[in-house]
Amino acid sequence: MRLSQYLITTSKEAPTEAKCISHKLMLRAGLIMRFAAGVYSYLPLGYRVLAKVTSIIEEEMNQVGAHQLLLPFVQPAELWKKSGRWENYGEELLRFKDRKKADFVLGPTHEEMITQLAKHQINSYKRLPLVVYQIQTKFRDEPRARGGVIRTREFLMKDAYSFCQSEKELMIIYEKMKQVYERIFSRCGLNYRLVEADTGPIGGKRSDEFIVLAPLGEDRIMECEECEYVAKLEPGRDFQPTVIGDIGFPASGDRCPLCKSKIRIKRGIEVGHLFWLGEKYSRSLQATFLDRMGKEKYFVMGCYGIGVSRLLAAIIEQNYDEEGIIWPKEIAPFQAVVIATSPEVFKVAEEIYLQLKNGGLDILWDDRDLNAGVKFNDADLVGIPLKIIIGNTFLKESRIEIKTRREKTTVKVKKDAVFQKMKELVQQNAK
RNA sequence: CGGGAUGUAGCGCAGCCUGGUUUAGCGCGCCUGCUUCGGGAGCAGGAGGUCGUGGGUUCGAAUCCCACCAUCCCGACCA
Repeated sequence: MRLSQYLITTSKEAPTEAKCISHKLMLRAGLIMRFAAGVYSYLPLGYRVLAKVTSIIEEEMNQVGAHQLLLPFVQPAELWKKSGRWENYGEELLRFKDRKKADFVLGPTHEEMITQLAKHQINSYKRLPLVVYQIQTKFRDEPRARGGVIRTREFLMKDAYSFCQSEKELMIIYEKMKQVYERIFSRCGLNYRLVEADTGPIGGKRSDEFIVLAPLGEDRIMECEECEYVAKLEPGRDFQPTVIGDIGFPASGDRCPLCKSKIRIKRGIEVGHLFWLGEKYSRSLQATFLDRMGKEKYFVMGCYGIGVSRLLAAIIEQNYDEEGIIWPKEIAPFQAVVIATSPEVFKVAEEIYLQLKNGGLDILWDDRDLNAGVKFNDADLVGIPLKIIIGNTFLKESRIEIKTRREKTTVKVKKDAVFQKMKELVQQNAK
C-alpha cells in the first residue's frame, strides 16, 4: 500500500474529549472517528487492525470446530417477550417499531435468536455438541459511554453459543472454550486474568471473565500474592474482610480466603465472558431435541463473548510508549513500512517495496514527499512493528536498515538480502 | 439519572471577567510555488468561522442573563 494514497490522518494533538491513553492514541493515529457518544466508525487503518484481531478469533474458533454464522442485528420483539427479557432487560435495550407498528429491538446480545435457530435447525442428539459463533455489531443503550472504544453503545462482539445434551457435556465444552480464549488473548499479546464473576442479566449458573490488567479498567479483581486465588471484586462475593466495620470490600493487604496470604487489588478491562446458561433459554423458547432414547429434551446451553472493538483499546493500554502504539506483530495493520529518507533513494525504496509486496508481505510504503522525521514519527505513532529505512546508510555502505518498533534495535542488510531477512523477522515475530 | 466541567476553522487554544479598533486572533494541519531532506524543515502566497442552538437585555453581544442541545470526567449502572 502506498501511504500517499491511503486514507489516514495522524495528528500531534488529540481532541480534548479523549482522556485515556488508548483513546488518545487511536484518535491521533487515525484509527477511529466518533459520530455520537459511544458510536464510532473505524477508518481504514483501524479497520485493518480490527480485521487482524477478527481473523485470530476466527482461526482459533474454527480450530476447535465452531461454526461461524450471522444472526440478525434487528430482532423481532416476539422472542424477547417469550424469554421475558422484553420486560427485564431495561433501558439498555433499544426498542423501536417498524412501519407496521410491530416491535423490534437492536440486538444487545443474541441468546433468543440463536435458541430459536437451534430449535428449528437441530432435532437430534446426533448433531450435539455444537458450537456456533458470529462476529457482529451489538447495540446497548448504555447510560454512559467512556474511554473511547472501551465502553461504547455500538460495538463489535464475537459471541459464541454452545448446545449440549447434558451438563456433563457442557462442562467439557465450557473448559474447551476457556482454552480457546486463552490462546486468543495470548496471541493478542495481553496480560490477563481469568476470574469467576456474577451472571447479570444474561443469567445462568456460573460465569467466568477474562480481565486485561490496566490501571484505567472499570473492573476490580483481587489476586493472592502466593496462591492461585483470583476473583472479581463484586458485592456479596465470598470474602471476609479483616477490617471489621468496613463496607465489606476487601482491600490490598487483606487475607486470601484460600491460603491466608496477602491479597492485592488490581484493575482491569473485561474482554471476554463465559456463561453457563443451562436450560434457561431453551426452556423459555421451548427449544428441544430428541435424545438417544427418543425422548424430547431441552438444550443445555453456554454462551461465550469477546468484546472485539474493546480488545483493540485493551491491547493499546498494554502496548504503547512515548512515541505511540506498539502493536503486537500479529495485530499490526501492516507488518512493515518502507521509508526513503531523501528523494535520491526514492527509486530504490520503490524497488524494495515492490519486491516485498510481491513476495507476499503485508507492507506499507511511505512514498509521501515529506521529511524523514515525519515518516519515522508517523510509523511509530501508528505502531508498525518494522521500519525498512533506505537513506544515508544505503548511500554510504549500500546497506538497508531494518528497525524494530518495540525493542528499537537495528539490523543492516544488503539490498538483495532484505527479502530473506524480512521473512525471517516476520516469521519469528509471529511466534 | 445525581455531581463536576467544556462547547470559538479539521485539531489544540487565546479573546469573555470589565459589551464597542476584532474586519474574531494564534499554533498545528490543509492548498500553490521555490528551497531543504535521518526523528514532526524554511520562505512566500492562499483557502477555511451561522463564536453549540434558540430566546432575552442593550444603540451595540463570542463577551451579560435564561432555556435547551451536545460532548467529556466522577458516581450510579453494566455480558
